[in-house]
Amino acid sequence: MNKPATTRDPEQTRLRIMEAATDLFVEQGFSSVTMSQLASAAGVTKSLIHHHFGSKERLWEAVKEHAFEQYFSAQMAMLEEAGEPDAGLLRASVEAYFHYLKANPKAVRLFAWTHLEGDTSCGDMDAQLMGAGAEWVRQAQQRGLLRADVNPTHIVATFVMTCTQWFEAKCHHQHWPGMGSDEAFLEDFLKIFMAGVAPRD
Amino acid sequence: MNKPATTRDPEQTRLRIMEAATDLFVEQGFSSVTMSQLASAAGVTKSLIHHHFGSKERLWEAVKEHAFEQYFSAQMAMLEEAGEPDAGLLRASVEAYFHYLKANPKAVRLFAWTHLEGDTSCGDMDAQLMGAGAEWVRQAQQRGLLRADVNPTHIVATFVMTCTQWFEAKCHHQHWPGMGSDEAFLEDFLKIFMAGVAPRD
DNA sequence: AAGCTTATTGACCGGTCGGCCAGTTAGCAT
DNA sequence: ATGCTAACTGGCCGACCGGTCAATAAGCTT
Repeated sequence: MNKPATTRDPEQTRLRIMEAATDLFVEQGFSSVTMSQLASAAGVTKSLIHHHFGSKERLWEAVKEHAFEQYFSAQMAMLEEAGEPDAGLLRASVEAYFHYLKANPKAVRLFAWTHLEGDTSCGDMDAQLMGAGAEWVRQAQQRGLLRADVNPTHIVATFVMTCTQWFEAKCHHQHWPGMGSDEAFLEDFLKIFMAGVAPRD
Repeated sequence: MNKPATTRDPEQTRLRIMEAATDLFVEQGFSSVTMSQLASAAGVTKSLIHHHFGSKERLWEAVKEHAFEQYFSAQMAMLEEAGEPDAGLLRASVEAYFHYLKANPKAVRLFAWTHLEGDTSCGDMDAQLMGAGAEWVRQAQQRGLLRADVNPTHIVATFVMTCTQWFEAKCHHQHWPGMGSDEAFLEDFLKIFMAGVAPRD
């Protein structure tokens, strides 16, 4: 049943290349990474990368696709386990999203690169996630748990974008005077956000 | 007094190179732009770019520095004309910042590139701006115009990051289902944000 | 008019880029 | 054992990279 200790293992090789490529692309972006870098980081020859992926561009696409799938399934799982709409659960969702990003800095940087590229290949998956999130908020609005005079999509977008930018621009604002830790910021943001989406008196 | 119509004008040349470089770097990032591209876009030879800027890296730094100075002085002017703390003025500041970013998409993309680079060269200017903004909020808190149980820096950061991400990731979320226009989003964000930072009952 | 400075050019450089290809070798089916 | 397929290698390629340099020419000073 268990794989024999063969000297060749194409799947394992593909995986090693993907992993090395993910690290390099996430760190430096697509164009400044070279095939030689990729090859030596993965411990294989350039030719072998071409054999498995065809070209540098297609390797980059494979890396992005894989990362998006990971992100998508993780978020979908979080959405499904969130259960019935409830004001407390919105808070929990924001916290969960924030901590997911904190635990997955590679995903954050990958998103940032794709934003700049104008890549829209993950559009379908993202639209699906956002649609589900907005629907969840809409139900909470109908039950009077959240204010109903704002677009549900905008509610989700607000917290998603704030969390995303917090980690994407970390290097930029981490030295701002008075800026707190991740947890301190999250706590303050939640105070503002939860009070902001609470039903109007 | 007026400049003669000379065939040579080094300052004008420098400017043309800077403008072409800004457009290309903003669009494609540093590493995927080539000197040949820059030269033909600016209508000069590669050698002339080296003559005026020394290297590709130093041209990139000049472009960033210039953009940061523009941004910094524009923001400082906005802060100074904001005047005395007031809840209505916070709303106006958010709107002004949002519309500044909307009117300066190049600056937005430049920030995004520098975030990914981990560039912190604009740290001092940014810290100064953020310090002034946070001080402004702190005074409003002391006067009871804003809730005082959140870090003033976090209040400023929240709206700055939301506005920034709205434009940085536009290509990403503009196709999300239910997402409104710039103005519709800004209006909803302001509803949430202003209610969120209002003094507690 | 002469001379100096410097903006500007075009030819050129070594190095490296992504990619290709012929050849080798490991695993597997028969 | 014998082929066959595909993983894998090393060497090579033309293109292009950022950068240099000697030569030219425009504008300024005197």
